[in-house]
Amino acid sequence: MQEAAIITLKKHELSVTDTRKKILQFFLESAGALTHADIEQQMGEAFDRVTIYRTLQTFVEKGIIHTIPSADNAIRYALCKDNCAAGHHHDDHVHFMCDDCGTTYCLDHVSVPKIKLPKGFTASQTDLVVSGVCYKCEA
Amino acid sequence: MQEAAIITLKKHELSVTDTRKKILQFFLESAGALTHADIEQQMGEAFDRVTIYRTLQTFVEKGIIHTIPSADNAIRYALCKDNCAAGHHHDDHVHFMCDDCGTTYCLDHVSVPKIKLPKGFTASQTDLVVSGVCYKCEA
DNA sequence: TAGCCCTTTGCAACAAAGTTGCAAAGTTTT
DNA sequence: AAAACTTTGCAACTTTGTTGCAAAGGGCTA
Repeated sequence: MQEAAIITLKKHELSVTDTRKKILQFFLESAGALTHADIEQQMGEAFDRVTIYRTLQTFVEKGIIHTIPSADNAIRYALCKDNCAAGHHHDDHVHFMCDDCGTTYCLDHVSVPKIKLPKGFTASQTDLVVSGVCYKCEA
Repeated sequence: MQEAAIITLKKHELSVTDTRKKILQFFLESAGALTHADIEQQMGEAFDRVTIYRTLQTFVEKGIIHTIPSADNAIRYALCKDNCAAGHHHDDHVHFMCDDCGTTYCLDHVSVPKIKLPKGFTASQTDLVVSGVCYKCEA
């Protein structure tokens, strides 16, 4: 059976390379979101830093992963659901960051409420990040 | 009449220095949120980069400004309302980032809805950032 | 307002994060 | 299997953020 990573890459019209397979695989195996640093550490010396930057960029462009905003200056990436096409992200779910263990979850079943904006403002995207304690760290 | 900046600094138990006055003044005059880079550019050669970092850090700790999460790796800072005490931020309002002009607004009158989380998750803070087109850039 | 004490600033040096151009290696297509 | 194209790794560089320390500045008291 073909690996899931390969299928995903082909579906998004990307050539299948070692770097892309490994990085995508890492996302598939991780519960939460990953930062560039997470990936760099995990991969060890396997890949060049630059390659990781470029791979993540490509994945975002092609709609394989999406970014999660945060206030700590570390961009987090997480796998998109299937309805994300290239250039058109539809990640209208809530994200949760655990203050304790640092894991970032995509709460796929918690959707973002519609926000009523003041006159003149038009929304194109809404990002909602909740932080607190996750089910694993709960005392 | 005393400048507003000086009053604010004193209220937050900070000694009044030139750097702090100028940076706070810049916040008071700006409609939206500012990044470190904005301030560095605006201030020109006037202050050392390090001083700006430290001043922003101090302001956040003392509850004068708060950070706004974003996905583009540039922390934004905005003035807190009066009910933010040192170490206790109460910025439960929505933020809006204009895709066009880049301005970040604090929508003080739009409050963040309560989110129902899955079992085991406990929220301590909720950040909601809407992006789109602001009233100034509306065609 | 002079002098003491404590805080803040600027400098220098460093560490980390991100970018760019280009030649070599790898993929895809025919 | 070779041509055409894409991706990777390297090197060099820019930007962003951090730390320690001596000098300068602010606040308080007499």
